[in-house]
Amino acid sequence: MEDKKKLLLIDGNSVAFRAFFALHQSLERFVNHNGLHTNAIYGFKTMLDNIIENVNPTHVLVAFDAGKKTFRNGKYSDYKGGRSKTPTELSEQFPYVKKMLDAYGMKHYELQNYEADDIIGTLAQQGEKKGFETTIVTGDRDLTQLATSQTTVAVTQKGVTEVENYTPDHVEEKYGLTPSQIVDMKGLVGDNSDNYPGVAKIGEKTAVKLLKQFESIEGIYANIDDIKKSKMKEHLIEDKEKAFMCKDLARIRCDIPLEVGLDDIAWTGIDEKELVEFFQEMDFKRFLEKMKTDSQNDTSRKVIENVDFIALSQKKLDQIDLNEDEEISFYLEILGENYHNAPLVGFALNIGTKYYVARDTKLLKNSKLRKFLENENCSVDVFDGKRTFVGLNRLGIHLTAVRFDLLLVSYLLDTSDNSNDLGKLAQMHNYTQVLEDEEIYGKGAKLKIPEKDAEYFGHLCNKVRTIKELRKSMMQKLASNHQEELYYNIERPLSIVLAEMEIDGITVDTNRLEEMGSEFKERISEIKETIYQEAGEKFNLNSPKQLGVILFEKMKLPVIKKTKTGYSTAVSVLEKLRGMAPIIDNILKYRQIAKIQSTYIEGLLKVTFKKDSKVHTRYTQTLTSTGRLSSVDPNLQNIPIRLPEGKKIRQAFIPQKKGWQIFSSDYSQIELRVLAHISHDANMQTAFSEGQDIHANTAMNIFDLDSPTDVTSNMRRQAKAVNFGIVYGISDYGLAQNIGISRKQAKEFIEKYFQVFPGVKEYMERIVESAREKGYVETLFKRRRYLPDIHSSNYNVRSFAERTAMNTPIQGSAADIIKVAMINMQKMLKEKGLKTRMLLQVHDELIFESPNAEIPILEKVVPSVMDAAVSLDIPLKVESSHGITWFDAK
DNA sequence: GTCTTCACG
DNA sequence: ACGTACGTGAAGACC
Repeated sequence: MEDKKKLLLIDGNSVAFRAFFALHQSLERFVNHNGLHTNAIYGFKTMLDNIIENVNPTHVLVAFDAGKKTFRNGKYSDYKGGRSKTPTELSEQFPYVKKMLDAYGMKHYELQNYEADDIIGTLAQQGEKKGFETTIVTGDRDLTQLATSQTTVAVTQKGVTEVENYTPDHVEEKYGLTPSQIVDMKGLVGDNSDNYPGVAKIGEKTAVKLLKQFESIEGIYANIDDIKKSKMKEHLIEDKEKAFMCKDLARIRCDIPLEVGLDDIAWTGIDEKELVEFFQEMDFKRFLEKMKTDSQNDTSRKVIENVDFIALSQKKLDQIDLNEDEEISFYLEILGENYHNAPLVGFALNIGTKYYVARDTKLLKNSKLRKFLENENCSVDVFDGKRTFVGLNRLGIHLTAVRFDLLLVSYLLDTSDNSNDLGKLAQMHNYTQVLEDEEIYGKGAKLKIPEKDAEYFGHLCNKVRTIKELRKSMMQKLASNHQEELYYNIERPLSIVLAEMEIDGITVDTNRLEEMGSEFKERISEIKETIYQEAGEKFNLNSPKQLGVILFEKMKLPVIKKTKTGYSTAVSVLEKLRGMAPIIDNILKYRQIAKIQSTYIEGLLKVTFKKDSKVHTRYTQTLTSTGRLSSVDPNLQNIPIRLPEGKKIRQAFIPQKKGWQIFSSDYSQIELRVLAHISHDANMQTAFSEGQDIHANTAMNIFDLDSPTDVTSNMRRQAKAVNFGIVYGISDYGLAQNIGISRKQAKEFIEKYFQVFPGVKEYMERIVESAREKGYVETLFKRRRYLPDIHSSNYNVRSFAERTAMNTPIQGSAADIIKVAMINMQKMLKEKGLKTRMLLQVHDELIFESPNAEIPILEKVVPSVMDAAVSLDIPLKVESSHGITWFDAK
């Protein structure tokens, strides 16, 4: 028996709207890696799956509204007037909804001058004649007028998966009317959301009563004399024209000229490959997993096909013949984040069409393999060159000619894609033939290498294959972004420089740290005792929650600020409470010292390597969205300096040998100089070119002073804050908060600033505009940051993106510049054969250890190399210092 | 794991 | 009317 033909008609706009608002509270959780919101797409997808399962259609069409104006506007110009604009978070999703429908193999259609409703009505009518069983899916109850014995209208409920099915019986039940009377009711009642009025003072109840009696609007007016005198009758007479017009507006057209017919919309089924790609683009991980498990259950297909590989052993290695080849892909597996000490547990490499793999990394020392890694004529493609370099270095192997570094390139293409899992990144670049490490190795305490060779080796080879397969397309993207120079001349060489710095490490005087530790320990217990006495009880001082209770409930101090979870006890709050109770000062002191003790003394001791008494930080090169580095295990970029107690920690950072010193050079005001350069502000450039004190200069300008001698220290402090604010993408609120002035005053400062530095103002406007146009901002060296939020309808979200647009080119260009300086510096040290080692980078500062004899050389060379890193409209300025510890290099 | 706080540029 | 300075990492509490 032939199956019944089933037609599914979907009101695309209305379902997308419903889906969007149903998932509106989780809007920000549904964002893909490109910043696209995906909640409506997600909801739409859920609805589709649901309806496919329930209806099992043979023919499908999704209808969309074509534009704002339709023939209805010709009849009534205010039709759908006054509607608020569709949020951009939704409108940006429509093209992707359509893309998804393509992957589902479903036709979608829109027609100028008509609404989706009319397309649906017309096709439903055609289906009726041809004996289709039709389902219409919509969020709009108006479509219930189309219900017949053959056509059901499924109206989405709260969410999008639950629907209410309107058959003629159900319409009757719900409204007391037949489907065809729905338009009469709308004519009488009007429609707020479509903005047409109906008859004054007639609501649903009255309308139903009238229609029960007179059938239709025509019937009502034909028998208007039978209605007894009443206000209602007056309104009916008064609004007669409106009633007919509104009915006409409400009536869905079932005979419009369509370019598609039922034959064109036969459903051919889902294109799985296309859908997988689409879900990857959307980051719909769960759907992908579901598809994967579904297809695994369906044994006919597997998502990942493993390659054939040769498992290496010493013996095997002796037997096989490896030809010299000019390019290989290589992956070294290190089990754990910290590649300085985590176990080296395996490797895989691809040469030509062959894959080799082993658990024993010592095999790499064999000259047959070693020659690939250490030969400068053999290019090696890797994932995370720095990690690989350090790992190989532990085997005594010197990785020489990295060509493609997947991790690094991926980061440059989009600095917000900052995962460091190969599987995850591969997915983002639409390559699916490799799993995430977590799926193979597990995580946390359960982290371990699979015992089965097939599984483990397969995974390692898949990684190598991924590197091999993704190289071309990613390098092409890099080229089309004009980022090749950034990659070849900056990031790739930098990764090696960083590796060398990490491997060198910096020596820690653990005795000094322990000494300070016991001093601080005593002070901490003294202060603790005092606080407990002042509070009248013991409590956990480290708990903001418990402290809050003591301060704001027991001691009844005024609440300045609240956090999500309770009272804020942050420094800014405590400072306002100062003087109200002696306990406050003690708490502040306690906090200060406890921080030093736990983070910098105990924390640092924990990560100091016993064998060399050094800390080997890891610089994260692919994390920050601006291009800066970050430093972990330990973080050496936030060692205390501002307060004297904390600064002492720096006494524990010492050179590796007696007779050596710590040497430090930093860029002075590099971010403001970068701003002066990219904004071309004449006033600001002059200040720098003439070597003026920039903060004092700003003070003179915004306070209208004639002479530098008129600048008080307070004015300079405030001007400095304004300068910082400018760099951050200023707001009056933020500035006011920072220097404790009124918002109004802050606003005046900013206005005055822009008046005297008009170039800066223009830059700020220009960069935001450009971010809106292009969707991203760039640094001097074409590092790119995408800012999709710049189009957000949410003020806060949008404002944040705007500030980011202003800040990123400044912060990021400064980061570019010091990176260039580091590469040149390392090169210089090697060329000159100096013993000096470059050890640390702290954003605008480079720190070296150096034999005493080389200090005079560094004093000349380092500033000149840093100066020359880039040529700006204005000079850069570098200041240097040195001493026997980091503390003394001031 | 998330939140709060605080260290740095 | 809204409600925020830009970029990070680590520790401890709490769930």
